Amino acid sequence: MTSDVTLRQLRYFAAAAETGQFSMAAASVFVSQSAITNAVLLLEDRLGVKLFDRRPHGVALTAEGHSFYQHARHILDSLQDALREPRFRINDLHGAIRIAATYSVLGYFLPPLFARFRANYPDIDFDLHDRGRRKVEAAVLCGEMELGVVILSNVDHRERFGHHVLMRSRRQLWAASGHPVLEQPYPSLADIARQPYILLTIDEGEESNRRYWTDNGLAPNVAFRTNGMEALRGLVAHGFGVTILSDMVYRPWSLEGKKIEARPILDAIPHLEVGLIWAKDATLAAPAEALRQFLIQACGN
Amino acid sequence: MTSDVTLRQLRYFAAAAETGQFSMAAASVFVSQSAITNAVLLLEDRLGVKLFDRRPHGVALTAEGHSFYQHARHILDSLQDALREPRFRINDLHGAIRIAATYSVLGYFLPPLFARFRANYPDIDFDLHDRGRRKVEAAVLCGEMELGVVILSNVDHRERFGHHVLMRSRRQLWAASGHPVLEQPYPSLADIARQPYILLTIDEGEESNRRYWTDNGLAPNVAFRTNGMEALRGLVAHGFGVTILSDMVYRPWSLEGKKIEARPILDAIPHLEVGLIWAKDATLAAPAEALRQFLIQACGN
DNA sequence: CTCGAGGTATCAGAAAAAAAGATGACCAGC
DNA sequence: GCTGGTCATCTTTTTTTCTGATACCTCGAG
Repeated sequence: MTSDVTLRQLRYFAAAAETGQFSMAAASVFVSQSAITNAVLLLEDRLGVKLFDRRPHGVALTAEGHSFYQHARHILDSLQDALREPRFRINDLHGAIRIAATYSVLGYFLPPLFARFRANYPDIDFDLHDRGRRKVEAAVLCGEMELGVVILSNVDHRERFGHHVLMRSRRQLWAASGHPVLEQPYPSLADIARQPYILLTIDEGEESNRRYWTDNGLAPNVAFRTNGMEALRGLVAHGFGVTILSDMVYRPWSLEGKKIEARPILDAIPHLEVGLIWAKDATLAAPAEALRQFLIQACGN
Repeated sequence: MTSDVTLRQLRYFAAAAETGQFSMAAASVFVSQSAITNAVLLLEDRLGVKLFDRRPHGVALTAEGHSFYQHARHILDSLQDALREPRFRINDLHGAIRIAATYSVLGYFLPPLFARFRANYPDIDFDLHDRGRRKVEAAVLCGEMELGVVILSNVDHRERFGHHVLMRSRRQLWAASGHPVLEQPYPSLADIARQPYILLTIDEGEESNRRYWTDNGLAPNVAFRTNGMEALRGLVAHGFGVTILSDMVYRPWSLEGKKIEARPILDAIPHLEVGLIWAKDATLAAPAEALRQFLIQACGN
């Protein structure tokens, strides 16, 4: 009858969700574009809901698609954990890891990874600090912290550290659904410059923002500044302005019919890079080394 | 290279783990026995560990197999949850469910199910009570509790209730690894009667025990009684005696090289049945009804 | 307005994966 | 020994999945 869902379908769907294009997803998992299309169509058929809105330059997750993506991601991660475990029975490591991360990374990226790490190494504790990027860098360089997780694209002279990119996250336009800027289906930076802009000030949002605006010879029309994610979501959802943020911090938002939509931007905006840094020539203690390897592997696909 | 793990393999593996026989697993998922064999061999190859010990009358999970089974079960459950969600967007139910369960059911069976239910219906609270079976029955009959979860095989006149079997769990012999009773690879009740027996007294263990012993015209040689699962595990692992318990409460146990092994028993021992009961002619409030349907579906495979 | 460059959907044939079914080897109990 | 059960192995058949060509859509440039 309705044939069973396969892991392959979930993998392809996740790739599509992450890249925002079936064709790019196909490249990222080394199959043809029609294989992706097929897998997604089968899933949509099986679930009875549309997972993506098809748009001229790619696809965008629907609300149901976003929810299903969370599930799919969880399943794929669980599988990865299941496959990792039987080999290494060295999960009797114990001790503490001194690690520092910047605010948004700690808030949006690390917790699920830490939970998974804990399941594998229950006796390792975290000595965890959240700080600004410069302080994280300094603490890692001087040895106070063994590892740091930061927005690598903000780090200058990253070659001062041992480093590894854990995740790239696309930056998109966020606007209230129905907002006029969404009428032209492929908004450019120039379009966005005309709108009131809400600037997130945590984790050097101002600096990275300035970087891609000035690269394009434009400037945003900043109406509000905030360092609160939730405040920002509320402002955007109610149409007080738009913003550009990475998928990492995107959550569907809705209250009383207000919704936030995310759209790719015509101009080339650099992706956000989250990465791990450590002191270049120090050897890490075993627990920290285990975490380093775990993070690199867990983010590997 | 090493081909990817598929959900099908996990399903077949789980079926094998649950039935203890490839051929029976094959029947339970309506495929041929060689399909099961193949799936398990592929998994073992991919993981690099043996998942089952092959025994003359079936298979038994190895320690690694048991661990992998937990993961597999989790993945399959997660998938089930992922597939359930998109349909019903009525998860805005709220209120409380008055539910009672017996001790072992509450300790070993319900928590993961409740966690999954909560993920779907975050605004439903549990008003949860643990009691002996008779008190659960009485509370359900008089309407104090909406639902009860009990060991159904202990309930007489189950037709007094609306009821549904949620799970059947095989009863096996537990003994310390290396225990002499394990030398004959298919121990019978008569063999077990010769060994010191440890009797678990929670949830009418004595009664259900007596039932299958007397059915076979035998009696166990009871050396200890305890109502503590952990105490029982310790006693068994250290060779103070053996016991017969259901897979539901089995956990691999090891400390200082002591281990517990579980073995099928030659004689026919009735399976443990965990089931849901509710007042026959009352209509359930919406939250309780949602839980009832959820439990029935979640235990459906 | 037309065209080209990007996207996704569809289709038929080729390739790969999985299932079945027959067979063999093994073990326990009679 | 024989018998009835197990799982493993093999070959053939069936099903699923992939590919590659093509159709079709939308956008933006000339």
